[in-house]
Amino acid sequence: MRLLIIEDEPGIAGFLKEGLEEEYFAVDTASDGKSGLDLAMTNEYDLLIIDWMLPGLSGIEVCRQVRKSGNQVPVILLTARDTLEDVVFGLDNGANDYIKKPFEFEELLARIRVQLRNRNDGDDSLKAGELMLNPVTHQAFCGNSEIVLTPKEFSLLEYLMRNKAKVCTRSRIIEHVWDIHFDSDTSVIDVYITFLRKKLDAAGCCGLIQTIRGVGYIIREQDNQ
Amino acid sequence: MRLLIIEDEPGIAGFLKEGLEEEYFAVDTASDGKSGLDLAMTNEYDLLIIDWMLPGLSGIEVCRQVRKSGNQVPVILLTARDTLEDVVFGLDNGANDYIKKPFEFEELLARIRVQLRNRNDGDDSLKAGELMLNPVTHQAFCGNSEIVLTPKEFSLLEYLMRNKAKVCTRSRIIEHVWDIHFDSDTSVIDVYITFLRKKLDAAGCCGLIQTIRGVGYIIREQDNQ
DNA sequence: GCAAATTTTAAGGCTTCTCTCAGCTTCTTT
DNA sequence: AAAGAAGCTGAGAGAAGCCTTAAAATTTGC
Repeated sequence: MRLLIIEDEPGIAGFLKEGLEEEYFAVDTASDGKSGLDLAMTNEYDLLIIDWMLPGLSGIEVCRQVRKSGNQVPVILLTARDTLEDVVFGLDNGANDYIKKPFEFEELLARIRVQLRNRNDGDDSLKAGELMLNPVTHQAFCGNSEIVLTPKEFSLLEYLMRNKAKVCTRSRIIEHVWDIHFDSDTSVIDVYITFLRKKLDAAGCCGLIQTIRGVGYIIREQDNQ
Repeated sequence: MRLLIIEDEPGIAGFLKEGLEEEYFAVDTASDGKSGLDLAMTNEYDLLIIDWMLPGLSGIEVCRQVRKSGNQVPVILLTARDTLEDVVFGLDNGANDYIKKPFEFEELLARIRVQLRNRNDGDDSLKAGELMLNPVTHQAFCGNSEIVLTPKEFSLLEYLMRNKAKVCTRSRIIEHVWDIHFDSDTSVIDVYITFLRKKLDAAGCCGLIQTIRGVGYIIREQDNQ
């Protein structure tokens, strides 16, 4: 999952980046409104974390511009201001959530999870057939037996699961899971798909990841009932 | 927009109901967990507002049950508790947002608006008679049975479907689907039309692709009803 | 600092897809 | 009715894309 942090205080930005990367997010950062907006407009993120007070373009303005372009990416606003008008103003200008500094990292994480799960079922865990992923504990299960995955394997599977029933193109996968923004003729994806399939098959979740030739991969619930 | 408020304190419940009705919401109320859950399960709401502390079933428990049933309706949790664990616990158990008592009505309104605006169930699938094409998942269906198509087959069919009821000339097809911009006396199109017809027929979608001799092809809804 | 685990690269093999070609059928015109 | 034009279809060569494996590079943990 790929996040963008727009925050001018290097301390906070660094702290967030580090913490979120430990949680296996792919994190980009920007230190002012303009460059942040640029990044947000030219790349595809799964979530934006934007500080209200930014040099140049304000966080609200960034948020508004992003929305104006039709982009529905979830936005969490980070702020020291907490008067009623501020909260309402922020939410009405496109933010999905609002968190007041100083905040605890755990709470931010929980709120990020909420925003990311909205696309899916409404339960934190991701399910497809027998397979179940728990993004909080970074565990995968097939039925009751745990499947041990490496971090990259988990990230890839998580991305596929969060986009269950949608095609994940190779370029999106390489962007969201590997955070690579340029063309490259690597075959890491193939290799990791092989890894995953091997482990899933061994655990009993067969045929879950399907290839769409020339496009990418997709996870589809088996339609046998 | 139809809301359900589950709140045991009559004062707060009444205040909310009144205020929200002034905002043109249709509001139902329940004063305990069990009856609230009943209502939520048997009716279709656009949003639930649930107090954490309820007699009988707790708000969290109601929230969890609703989710367990597969219902993705947005939930805002109303609470006096505000320790870190509580927030995280609430969000992780299915709530979409969390608002601390005492709150200002304006803020609640703003948060409701956020939850309600997040829904774009854009079903952009293409249909013609029995045939249904989903460009997002790269799947084609005839009724309920899937038709497996190769990338080129899919592209061609997609192009025809997007121009449903319009004639697609050979030169346009070769431009849009094959990206060939010069005259060429290839017969790929014929071949692929054959492929498609074969697969569509096998699946039960007969006669959908019609030939316009000397011009091209067209997909027409069958006019038998 | 070393060993183990993880990630990445590279290459060969294999499957599947694409497109040409040639013969055939259908349609149109005279 | 015949001849030419346009479209249909099956087979097969070549190409593209994907899978797999092994080994190199990097990171992590002790």
